[in-house]
Amino acid sequence: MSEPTESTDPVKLSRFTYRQLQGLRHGSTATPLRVIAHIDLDAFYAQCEMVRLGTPRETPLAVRQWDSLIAVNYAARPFGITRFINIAEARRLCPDLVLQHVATFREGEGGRWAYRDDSYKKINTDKVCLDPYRAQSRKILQTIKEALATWNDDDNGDNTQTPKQEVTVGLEKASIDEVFIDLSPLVYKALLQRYPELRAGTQDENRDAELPIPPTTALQWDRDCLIDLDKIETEEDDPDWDDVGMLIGSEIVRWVRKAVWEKLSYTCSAGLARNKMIAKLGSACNKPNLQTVVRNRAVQDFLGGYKFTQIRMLGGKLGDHITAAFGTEKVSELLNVSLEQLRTRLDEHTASWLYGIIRGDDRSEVNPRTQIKSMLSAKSFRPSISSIDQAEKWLRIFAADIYGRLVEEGVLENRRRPRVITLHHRGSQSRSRQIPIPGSNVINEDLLYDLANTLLRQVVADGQTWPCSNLSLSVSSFEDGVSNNKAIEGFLVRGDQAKALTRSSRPRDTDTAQGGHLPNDKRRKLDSDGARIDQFFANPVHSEDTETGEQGTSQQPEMDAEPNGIPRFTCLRCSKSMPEYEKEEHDDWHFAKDLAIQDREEAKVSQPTPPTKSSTRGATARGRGGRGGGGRSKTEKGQMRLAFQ
DNA sequence: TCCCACACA
DNA sequence: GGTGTGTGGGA
Repeated sequence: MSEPTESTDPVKLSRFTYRQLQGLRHGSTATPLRVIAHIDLDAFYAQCEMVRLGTPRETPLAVRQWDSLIAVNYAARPFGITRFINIAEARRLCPDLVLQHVATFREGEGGRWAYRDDSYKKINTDKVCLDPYRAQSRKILQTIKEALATWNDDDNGDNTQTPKQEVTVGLEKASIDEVFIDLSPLVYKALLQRYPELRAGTQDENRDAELPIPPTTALQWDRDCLIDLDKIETEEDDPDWDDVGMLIGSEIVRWVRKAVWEKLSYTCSAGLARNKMIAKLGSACNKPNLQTVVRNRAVQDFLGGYKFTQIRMLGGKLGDHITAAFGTEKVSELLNVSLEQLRTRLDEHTASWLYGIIRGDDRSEVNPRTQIKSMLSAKSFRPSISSIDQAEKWLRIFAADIYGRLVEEGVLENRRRPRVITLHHRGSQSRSRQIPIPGSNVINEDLLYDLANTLLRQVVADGQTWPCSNLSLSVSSFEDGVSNNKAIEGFLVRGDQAKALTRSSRPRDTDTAQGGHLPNDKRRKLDSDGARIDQFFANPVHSEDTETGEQGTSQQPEMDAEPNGIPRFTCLRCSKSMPEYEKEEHDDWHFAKDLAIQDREEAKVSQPTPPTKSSTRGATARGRGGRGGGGRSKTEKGQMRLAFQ
């Protein structure tokens, strides 16, 4: 499956095939029709404070941390305020600047954080608290999910049976203020609703046939910022399905941004493109509060204008190394370097990854991740501290901080708990120590403190402890609690039956089990449960790839009828029973599923994964071995899907 | 498993 | 720069 070729048919056809269209449906990362969005909150911490304080948007505001700025809103930027100037400089540049210090914990006040007028003076007894921003981040994520679930909701087209958006959308929380969304399944659905001509011709023998050309000759891009087409392209050319898909994606993102603004008063910027790398570059192009579309026909010129050090993963040492090796930072110049030449200075893996990435080829998955994997509480000391006593005071605060966040995460209800606690120490050298958190104990603040203290003694015993310039405590290796495992097992009873079902028709009760009438707080927790169940499904044992192996079990192909007389059909491959009118769509789903698996296999061959640190010569050490250890095998990349109702 | 380096916001 | 997150390698 190489680049789509121009048709020589006298009847004008699309550059794209039915196979590529179907690829949209279940996460093929190879299809050129894929639509990925990157959404980025504008000056996030500053907006949080503006919302909290009710500050008008035109008022310049910056978030302060000790004597530095950590966020500057857009109203303050014309004054020359940046994150790299100090408070005095900021006041000089903009006397009316609202300077809000971050919330802090304070020595002797336990886990209670607060916004305090004097925290900037208390760098020696206060510790920064980012909880308010985490809380806002969660609300925004929830709003985004809800908006995605309701987009196009009342537009059922010809299918009156699906009142809700039962489409699975991959949503990756990339940081506290950024998400990636794989809009492909939603776009697919909308394409079929709006262009009935796409519904035909999905039979197996036709899948490499070209699609018909879209019926429109000019797309209405509304208020989107469009990246200019490559020089060899022209706007006079009729749009193809990739352009139409982007336009639909753009509608969805506008809907999502509108919801975030109307419900929570946050503005965000977004990028839309064929993959994560380009979408991310795109979202930064027009800030604040705008969305940018990078069409496939615009990618080459768009990327050519960048330094490759601005591309994800190339911002650090690897980027520096490449710059030194080839004497340029420009993508446009690196394009002239052949793969063979890249290989002379980079290991095989990195070379082929780089070769693809600067040509816009990024097949990385939108990896549905909402669960926290670790929690860290840290403090830098200026000046350094030099005694156990001082260190212990900070351990108290760290323990209180982390405990509070664990409660949010559900330790009290035994939903999740960390298994490991780690103390990092930076003095003349940098060192860290970790120990297991005993599973027998109930986790509370004192337990965390005692464990931290044990670690501190170990670090001190190692010597060279003082002076210490940085200390941090973290918990990690979260495991699901007993009560939650029950929930999973309960689900799996149904899940086993449902395993091979289309994800667009999951059993009702698994959806409604997450309830719609709970307070926000509870509801969020339950949502995480849903995500975890899906991660369980992502376990190789239950993965798509093994699914097709089940065809041999219990098949009774037949049409039967329900009491109400609507004829029913039972699928040969997965035993699902459904109304007969859903048969075609269901067959189509299996077809798409097979294609997705096939695509993934192809992608594994053709798309190098991102480079790793010391990819010394053919290492690839971990290749196959990981399965045996520790029960929790790593989920296959890209098989996790977050379904939300 | 433990510890470290790296990348990013 | 400070405070968090996440990933992966090597011993």
